[in-house]
Amino acid sequence: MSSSTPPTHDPKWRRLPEERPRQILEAAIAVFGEHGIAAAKLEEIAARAGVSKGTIYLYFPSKEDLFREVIRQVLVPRIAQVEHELTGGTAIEQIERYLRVHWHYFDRPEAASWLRLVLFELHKFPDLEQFYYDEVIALSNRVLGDVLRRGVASGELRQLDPAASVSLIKAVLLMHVIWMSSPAAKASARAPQHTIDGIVDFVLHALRPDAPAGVAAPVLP
Amino acid sequence: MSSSTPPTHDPKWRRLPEERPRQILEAAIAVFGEHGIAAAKLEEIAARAGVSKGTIYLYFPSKEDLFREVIRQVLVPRIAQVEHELTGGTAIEQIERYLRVHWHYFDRPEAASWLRLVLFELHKFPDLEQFYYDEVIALSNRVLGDVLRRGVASGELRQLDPAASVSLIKAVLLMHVIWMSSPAAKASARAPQHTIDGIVDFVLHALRPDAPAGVAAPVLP
DNA sequence: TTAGTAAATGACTTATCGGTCAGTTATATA
DNA sequence: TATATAACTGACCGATAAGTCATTTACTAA
Repeated sequence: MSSSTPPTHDPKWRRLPEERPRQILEAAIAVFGEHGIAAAKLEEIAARAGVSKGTIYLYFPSKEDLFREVIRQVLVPRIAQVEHELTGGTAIEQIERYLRVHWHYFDRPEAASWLRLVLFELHKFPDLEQFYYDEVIALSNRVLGDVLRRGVASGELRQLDPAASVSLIKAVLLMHVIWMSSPAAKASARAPQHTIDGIVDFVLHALRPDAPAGVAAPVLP
Repeated sequence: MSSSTPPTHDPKWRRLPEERPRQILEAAIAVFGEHGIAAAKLEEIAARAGVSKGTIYLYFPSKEDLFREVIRQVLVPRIAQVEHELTGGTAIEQIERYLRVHWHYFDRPEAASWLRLVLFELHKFPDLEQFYYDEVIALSNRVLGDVLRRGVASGELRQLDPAASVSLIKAVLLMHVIWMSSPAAKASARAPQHTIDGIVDFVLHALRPDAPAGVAAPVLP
């Protein structure tokens, strides 16, 4: 047509070697979350990242390695960050805050999907599971365990095994996250707000001292 | 060699139309349990059942229907049976028995694998999930819910929402079954016996009445 | 302007697996 | 023993998706 057309061609694609890994990882966390490891398609990840399938292989050797990097570079930091939103207050207050902060964090469907995936599909990759355990679970357990130890020492909580209690508390919380995230559960469900209130009530009752006649622990309103 | 060989040929296979469905279902529950729905291979199910892949299709229209029948004919009766091992005693005793009986039931790796599968993969088959909910979960919830209602009425337990408490109790139990069944967890694990003792202690503390004389305000919906 | 090359593409290869069916074998019955 | 047929087999088909690579395109620097 007109010879005034500038020499620029609207390139079909651009060279962005610095940004590709991040773009791919971001797309991958979404797709893995939605479909799980096995059912996630590289074509879909590529499409969402705005690249072709071949490009993924320029940066990640295989689907499994891509998954590894998603955990390492995206998931671990994201979860570790949540663990640090809790400081200050009595042990009871911190436990309640722990429950509510995590409940709120897992309220996003994406987070719940990943929890599902970690709990139920990760065991097929034992080394990854170990890595995840060391980096995420152990940290998280330490944080909550310390709170419990302090509470026991101060008499705010009854005499209990902190490590075991961490598991018990998390079990209640995480299982309800799973249940609330399933559409079927939502049919028969009460409101999420009501659910977390019930969890907090249940857990705190389980942890408080027996309060036999003598020293009735002051129950705050 | 010898011409005394009887005319019988050691048939390569036998006609057993009455037994095939059971054989196939038994093989299927094992393979589905080990690999999940998607990763279970019909060839493997066929091999374990001692038949060829084609034979499966003489009795079941598709892999998904086979899975349905496994739930219907194998899993539901097996679980329903467990629910009935608990009768008699105080509410507290029944709850403790409920926890220990189920803990023992899920001690077999096969049972834990199926729990995983139900929690993680069943949501991809909404009608199946509904079916499972109606046949298994609802029954189980009713049984335990009745125990709680009785306990509340008699004052053995504190004022609580029975339906919500059923979820809370099951959450603790089931999540620990999952965790105990994962090899990674076993590394850092205490003994199963110790774990179930901790669960019982935790749950019973959460359910017992507040000791202090004053009227601790129960939260009722 | 023009090689030179790094980045990116997408058609292709390969493997897997659910599902089909023409052919084979066992067994009942005549 | 001969015939009919129900039960069963396993080679095959088609769809899907991970992974490869010859080719194309964007960019750089001489």
